Order: sequence, then structure tokens, then C-alpha cells
Amino acid sequence: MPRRPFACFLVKSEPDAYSIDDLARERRAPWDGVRNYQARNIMRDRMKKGDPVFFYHSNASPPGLVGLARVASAAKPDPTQFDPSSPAYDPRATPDAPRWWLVDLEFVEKFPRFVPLAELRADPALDGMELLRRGSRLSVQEVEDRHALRLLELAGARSRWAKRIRAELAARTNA
DNA sequence: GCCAACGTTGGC
DNA sequence: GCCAACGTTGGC
Repeated sequence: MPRRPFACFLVKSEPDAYSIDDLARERRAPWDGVRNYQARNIMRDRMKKGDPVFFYHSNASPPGLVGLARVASAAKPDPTQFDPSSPAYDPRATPDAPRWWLVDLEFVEKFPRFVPLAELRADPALDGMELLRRGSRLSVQEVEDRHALRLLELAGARSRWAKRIRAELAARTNA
């Protein structure tokens, strides 16, 4: 039984709250505190262990694409929803009926080239990306193959794993 | 700091 | 089910 082909994703984070450097330091982190149903559904239903995840800095100056991570776990309940001392506490959730889900992310690389939002917007190859939609606020998004391939090119991704992903995306996109 | 766009809540 | 009010996101 062949493994499902990977799908690509993107997460946004405000670097003041949690940056790519934080993930680089921690190596691996639960992507907790997400309180949007669409974003939850993507983590719970779409992300699989081993999928590539682009890391984007929002509310930064300038905002832009900074690195690459990888889904490192299956989806599981977000423990912060049960913790009254957490800002992400949700009194409606119970361990028997969790409302919010997360996956763990692991650090892969900080890109050699930071790609500012303005450059992403100016690139015709990225037309149609969720991130670039007017008024888009979704903090966990799926990324189409052709867009993922372009992002890896623009950022000059150089990790061995990124190169493998890139080759596979190129093959898939041409198929 | 401003403000447009968005998602959620809650009255009806 | 509608929709106004509200809080949040995030670019600029």
C-alpha cells in the first residue's frame, strides 16, 4: 500500500509571538492555540506526518516567507483548550469532546533568501495562492503543488529534504 | 496607529 | 436563519 503523496501547507506566525528562530531552537513544537475552525479542519483532516509546511512571518516588517517545517505527528487535541490559565482556554471543550486539534511541527530550514510578501504578490506564478487573497487571514493553509514549487525556488531552499520535495513537485507538476 | 476585512456571537 | 455588534488579524 503506497503512502499517500504528500500535500503542502503554510502556517503564519507573528515573529514576536513565535518565530522561525524559535522553532529552530526548539526543533519541534505543538502548533497550539489555533482557534479558527477552517484552520483546525486543515490540521485535523488534511495534514499528515511528513508533509512540508512553509513558515510565514505575519505582522512583521516586512512580512514574508522565512522557512520550511514538516508535520511531525498525527492530529491530536490541543491541550491548551483544557488549561484555564492559557489564553487559548476554551471552557466549552472537554477531554471527551475536544474542540481544537493540532499537529506537531519540526524545523527543517530557515531559507537562504527571505521572500517578502510584496515579492510574493508581484509573482504571476503565485496567482491564486490563498495567502495572497485580499483580506485572507487563515493562519493554516493548504498550498498547491505549483505554488509550493515556486516558493522553494524563490527562497533558494537548500536542505536535502527540500531538494527532494522540490524534485517530486517538479515531476508531479509536469505529469 | 489606522483601518479594512474577516469570523464569531447572540438577540430576535 | 438573519444580521448587527464586536473582537481580531494583519498590511501599511
